[in-house]
Amino acid sequence: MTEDDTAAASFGGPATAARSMELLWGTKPPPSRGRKPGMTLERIVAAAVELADAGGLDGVSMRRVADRLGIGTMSLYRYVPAKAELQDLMLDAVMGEAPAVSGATGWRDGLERYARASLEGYRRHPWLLRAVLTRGAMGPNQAAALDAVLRVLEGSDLSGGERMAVVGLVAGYVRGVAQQLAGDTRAARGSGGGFAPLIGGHLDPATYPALTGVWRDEDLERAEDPFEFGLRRVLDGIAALVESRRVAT
Amino acid sequence: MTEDDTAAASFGGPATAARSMELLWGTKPPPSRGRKPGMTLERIVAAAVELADAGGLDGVSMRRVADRLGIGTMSLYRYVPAKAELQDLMLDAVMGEAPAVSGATGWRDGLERYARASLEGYRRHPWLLRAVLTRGAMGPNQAAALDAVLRVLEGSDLSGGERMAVVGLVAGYVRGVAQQLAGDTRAARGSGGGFAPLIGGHLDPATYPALTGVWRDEDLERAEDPFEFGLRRVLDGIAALVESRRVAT
DNA sequence: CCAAAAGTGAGTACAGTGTACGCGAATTTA
DNA sequence: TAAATTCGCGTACACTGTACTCACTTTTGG
Repeated sequence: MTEDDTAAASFGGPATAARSMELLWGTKPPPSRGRKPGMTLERIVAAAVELADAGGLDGVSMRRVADRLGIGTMSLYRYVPAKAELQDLMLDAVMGEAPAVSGATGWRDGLERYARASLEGYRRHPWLLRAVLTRGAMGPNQAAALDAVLRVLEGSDLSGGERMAVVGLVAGYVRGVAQQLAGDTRAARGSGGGFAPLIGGHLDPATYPALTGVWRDEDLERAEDPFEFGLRRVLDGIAALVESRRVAT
Repeated sequence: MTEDDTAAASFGGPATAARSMELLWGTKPPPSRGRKPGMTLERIVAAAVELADAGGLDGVSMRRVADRLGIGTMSLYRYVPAKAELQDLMLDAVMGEAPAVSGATGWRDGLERYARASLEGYRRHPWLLRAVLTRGAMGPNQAAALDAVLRVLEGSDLSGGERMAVVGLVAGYVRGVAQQLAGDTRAARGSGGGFAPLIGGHLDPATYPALTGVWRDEDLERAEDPFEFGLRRVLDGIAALVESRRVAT
């Protein structure tokens, strides 16, 4: 499930993602008749987030969320149609906790702030890496963050599509770095913090000359934070684009 | 599990990832005594990959893999210590199927080939997006691919760490785009193929001015493939670095 | 005030998961 | 031929997500 139903119901089915959007955006008027709800969606989502922060995404089960709230497991389904939708809500919830790009002085500064704030978010909630991956619904908080970043680009003469691509580029870069950092549980023999996913005594210099060479190098210098280094590279590329558009106008 | 045990056994425990490395690299000599194995690791991994290609990562269960091979479920555990390790093997297996950067004429051309080949791989095996995420062990095929890309950078005067960062940057970019493409099950009202994760009638122009503005724009132009656009941006950034290093020598 | 209706909370049940344990069968060595 | 060792796998268990059902509250219409 989770990815299959978006793929299977590819042509107009109820497609769980649609229900996610209703939950994320729609505030359907509360019914006038009947018993009052004893729980709120917000509390459920908050509990799930806490659980995920503590024990990873796999630590979040419907039973555990319900137990933590002191209610029956099936009561959760009064507020959330399924677990996948709960994950969407969790994602949007943590998106709303970062101020991100508040007082940026220009597009470059703004993108830098955005990138660093995103990385910090991934560090605080490592499960975001997996949650972002599996589903693709955008909530109001995520939309607000995206809107803020786009506003930062308003000074430039980029087109709409170009701005979107630029933001996607930076966001993708940060996610990549965050994943590498998450994979590094101080990789192998405490060497490079940059890439290094667990290489022990393996790796023959004869068959992997370039790779082993890099390994030796990296031990020697360790000059700069790989995140900032790559970020500068990305922003340089964007700067080249911005420049070209400014001249071409 | 899956992510927790790498985090929990943070200090020198047996840490399932270590066993993955043994499976990926070590070809421990076959025992001379005892019954002959009726199955091979390769066949198991191949079956799991086929299953994942057909039904997504969630379609891969130990029982289903065993059924497809016509053996008992628990027999799998004679070859693979746990499902997580099987995923590592699946990942490395598909890494070995792409020629990737064969006859590149320079670092830029090489990185372009690498990026396009990677994107194609993600398209062929969408489950890679989730598999890459969860675990972090590098097998011989993945090492070979990485080595090939690094070799492409040998013409430049970049340091080892810089080369690693460059490769990580490109790889991260491609993964980001691949994820967006996967999220687009022809997102919402068939508009922009670039970002667009299901925005229906929501999204008030007053509260999200920049975002809604971009939406309108993107419908008008649709000039270029977002992947190639972003890729050029990334490579431009790298080019700037390469240039600076070449001059500084 | 009193049904009727609507909506809530949760217990039970089921199909499915990963895998620990242990036992019989097959194979090689002494 | 007997001992040693390995393989194949049946059984069992804890756990998952969630469909169904029923009793209980609360509000509304008469």
